[in-house]
Amino acid sequence: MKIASWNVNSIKARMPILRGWLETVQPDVVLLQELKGLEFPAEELRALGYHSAAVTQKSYNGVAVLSKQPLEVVSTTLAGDDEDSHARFLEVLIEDALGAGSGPLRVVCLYVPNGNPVGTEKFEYKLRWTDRLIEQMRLWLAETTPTVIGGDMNVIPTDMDCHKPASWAKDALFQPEVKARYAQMLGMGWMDAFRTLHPDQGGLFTYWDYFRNAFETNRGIRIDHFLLSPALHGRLVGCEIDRAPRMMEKPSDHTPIVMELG
DNA sequence: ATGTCAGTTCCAAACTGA
Repeated sequence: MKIASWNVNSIKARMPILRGWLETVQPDVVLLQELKGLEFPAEELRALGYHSAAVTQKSYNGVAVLSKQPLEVVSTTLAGDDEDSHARFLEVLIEDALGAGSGPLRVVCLYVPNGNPVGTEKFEYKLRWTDRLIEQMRLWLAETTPTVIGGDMNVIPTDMDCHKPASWAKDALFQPEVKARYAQMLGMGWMDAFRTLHPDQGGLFTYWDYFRNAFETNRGIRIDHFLLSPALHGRLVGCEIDRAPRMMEKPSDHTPIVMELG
């Protein structure tokens, strides 16, 4: 089965590209981030063959999961802070996603806070949010349900994941505290699907600034990730970044990452 | 500081967020 993740930077603005991409690529499951509005085109996506669940808010954030098979929403909020109202988290179950009799697959769609600028409340929120996520990831590992976590994690894991480390040194996505938390997730047993299959290939990114011809000159960063629980490590068949949607008219600043599980 | 795009708002130039 094919599962993709894409920060669309407004579902409304990206629907023309998303529609064509779904028809061409035909992923079984799609995780979307940065919907940027209360409206969600569930009926239009249903007509394209996808069930969906979405968590939206006005103007900002917003996450959704699309699935060719029916999905069951488990949670629309990340545990650990009742005051947190951002639409950044969606946990669903998809029955038999890995084939008949395979049981439920847990799919978690994330839009981790950006955290810029460093030294502000926004950065503190990013760290606290990530710590809450790590606690939840610990609980998932203690259960038997195989789990895929995917989304815009807003972390550049290593120097290899950006065109030029020096130019990201002051950015929230590249701070030691942020990279350490991502490394902690890997240390707990979560597998970075893309990096596992491409262990020493630099220059492979999922995001490029809109300005200064960043895409054309490949000055980008790898911040959209898939993490696999141990039960799924042996099922990882492929994981690629699809640059095609970033080359189209009116693109998102992110492009999809597509993973194959067997 | 700059660059660009999307959403929002005293409806349209200026803001916020990324």
